[in-house]
Amino acid sequence: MKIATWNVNSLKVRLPQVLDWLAANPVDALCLQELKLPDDRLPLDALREAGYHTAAAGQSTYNGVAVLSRQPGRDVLRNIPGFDDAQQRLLAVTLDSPCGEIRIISAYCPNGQSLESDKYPYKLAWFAALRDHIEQELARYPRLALLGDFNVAPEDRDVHDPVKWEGQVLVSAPERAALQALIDLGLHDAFRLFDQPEKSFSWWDYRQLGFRRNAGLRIDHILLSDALREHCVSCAIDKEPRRLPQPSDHAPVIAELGCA
DNA sequence: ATGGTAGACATTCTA
Repeated sequence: MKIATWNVNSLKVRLPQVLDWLAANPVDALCLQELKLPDDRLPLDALREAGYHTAAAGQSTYNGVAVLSRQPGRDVLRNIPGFDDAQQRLLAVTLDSPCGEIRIISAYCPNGQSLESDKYPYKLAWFAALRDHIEQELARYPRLALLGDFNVAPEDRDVHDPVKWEGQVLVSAPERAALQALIDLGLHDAFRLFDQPEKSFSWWDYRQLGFRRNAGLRIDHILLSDALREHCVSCAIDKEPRRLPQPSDHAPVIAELGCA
């Protein structure tokens, strides 16, 4: 079973790339972020013709998350229960696999903008609410994968220039602590289960030739519960879509679970 | 210290 995550920065613009990518990478589930489309404008027909069911929490202009899957997802949950939020940032589905049912969750964590912004405390509050929610989800679904754009680079090796970025948003100690609190529930960064090239990143700023200079951050992650970690046989970032004309600023991340 | 690019919407906000 293969699962993946991709912040597409507008599904409207990136739909052809998503369809091409799925044809070349026929994963069982693809979590998407930054759809920037309301529910009634999602390209459900095109995705169905490509062989995928769509469960989504859409939103016009900003945010919006989805899980595309070969089999229809069930027990669809939108947003974080009890966390009052107009921004569509979380979507969970349950899928069947040979090792039992798996909870797949697509997350678009807040960016935070800067440490001085009012979006920064919102980001930390969102992470705290996510932590409490995932704790409950883990109790019900021991085989759980949380995939998405976390907008946090966990360690300095996930940052192209740690000195320049020190203390900045996406890297600051409170954000890293918030991500670690989530991981401390019993999750594992699938990417770091394996040897990886140095300077591996998943996001590069559109500005200042960020991709060409590999001036990036690793902020897109696949977090696996203990029960899934033992089945994970690979995890990689696919930089190819970032090389295309009119790319998303993020690259997909794929993990393979040996239970299928 | 500033602005650089991209997307959506409407000329500014978010990332």
